[in-house]
Amino acid sequence: MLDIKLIREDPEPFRTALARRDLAHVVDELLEADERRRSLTARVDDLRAEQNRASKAIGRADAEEKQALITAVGTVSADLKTLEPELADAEARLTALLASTPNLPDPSAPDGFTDEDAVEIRRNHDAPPTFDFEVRDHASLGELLGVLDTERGARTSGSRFVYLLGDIVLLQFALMRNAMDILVEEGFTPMIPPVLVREEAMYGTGFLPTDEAQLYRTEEDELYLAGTAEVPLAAFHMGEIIDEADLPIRYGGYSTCFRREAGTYGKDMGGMFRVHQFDKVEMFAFTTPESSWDEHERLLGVEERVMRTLEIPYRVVNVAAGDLGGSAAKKYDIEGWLPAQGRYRELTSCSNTTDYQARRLQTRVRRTDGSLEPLHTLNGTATAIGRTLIAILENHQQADGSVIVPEHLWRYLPERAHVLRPRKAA
RNA sequence: GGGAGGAUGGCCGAGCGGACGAAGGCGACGGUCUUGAAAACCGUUGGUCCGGGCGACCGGGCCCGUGGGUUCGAAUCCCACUCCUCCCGCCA
Repeated sequence: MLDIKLIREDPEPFRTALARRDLAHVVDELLEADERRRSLTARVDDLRAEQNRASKAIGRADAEEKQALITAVGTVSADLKTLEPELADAEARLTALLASTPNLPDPSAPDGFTDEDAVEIRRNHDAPPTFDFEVRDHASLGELLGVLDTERGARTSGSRFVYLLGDIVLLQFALMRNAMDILVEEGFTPMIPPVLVREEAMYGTGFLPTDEAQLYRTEEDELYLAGTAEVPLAAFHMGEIIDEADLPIRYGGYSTCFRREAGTYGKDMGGMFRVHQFDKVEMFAFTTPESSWDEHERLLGVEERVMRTLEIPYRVVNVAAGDLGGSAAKKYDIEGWLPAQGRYRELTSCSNTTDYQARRLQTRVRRTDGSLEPLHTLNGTATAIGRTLIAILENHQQADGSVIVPEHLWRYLPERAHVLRPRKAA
């Protein structure tokens, strides 16, 4: 949620910033709705003030004066009855407009509207690794190793659902534990949040009203299935006031994530690159406004630390302004090299949502001088299980189809599972 | 599934038609005392919207879960809804 007062005072920066999302025109719509609300507010407030003065006088008046005074205030009450609905309507319109307006992209987010426009920041390797045999993609590796069953997943639940079975399940737990251990070391409080959430939590994090089509909803109880732990982690402090001295607050949340993936028909079919359900360890941070940009770099650093333990070649990209999610002012993606696809694909992402979510969630910081303001929130992926498994399978595959699990994870695995081996000879 | 309570400021909690933005307590902040701290005592301490001023501020509106209603006037009365807690039943 943007601050309408700031827009009113100086709309130009908002126009410029929203133009990068191709939404410069909403600034004028917002100003118009705000103007209507303010002029109605002024009229209604004056009438109410008059009514209040009259009521006080009536309370003090003698019995015989009373009736005359009550009659006199009648026109004021009547005017209010017609104007109040108009004001309510004007307020609702402004609120709806604000709710569907995304955050301002930060100047350091590059121009552009698609993932092609993202700007590479760095890589952790010189060149993508080469193989002296023909690489298999993760789906055929999964089948060969007997650890991935998409056919039965489809039979049980439909396309984009998978069964994981055998040692890859232990590998998943190892990945989760690895991510969580690193987060605890970095000062995050581990959390297992609810994954079914109320509408307010979805609204507060900015997924509603705009991303409704991507959300699963339960029919009977009007709860939404969270597409990321970001939602319940952000909502943890919904409506709260947090002392400046308690910031930053950092949570590491483990949850299953549910995504409808509407409109992606035909994209990334097969395997488990894009599935409706996957597990993830997510970072979430609450900070003061002035320290969120440092925190953003810090979260990215934690993501890279996790990535290094997995020995996956990756690059960091700065996502284009027009390609950002609605809440984000800036987003870094870590893209892992997938040898079978011959390109980098998103494994994690890390956003600074500045005060956008905090204003919606009404999570504020009490400054040391006693003042209140929305704080800043950030989120980032520590490990998204499905895609990380893919990157491990593809990057650590051997000529015979076996996969050597990164050594750092061995501590979490029985020796047998340090190497995943084909069930039959390749 | 059945039943009973409840929702008030940063927190706890009183108030059940005009004197209530709201007692009291806790917390926080400032002060007295003290070598320092604690204790004690004194004082200060809500949010939000609109307008005015460069500004410490000033004027007004709204806010006692949400929405409606009654009334000249509602935290208080009426209706609907939401949420929370407890008890019984069932169940992991």
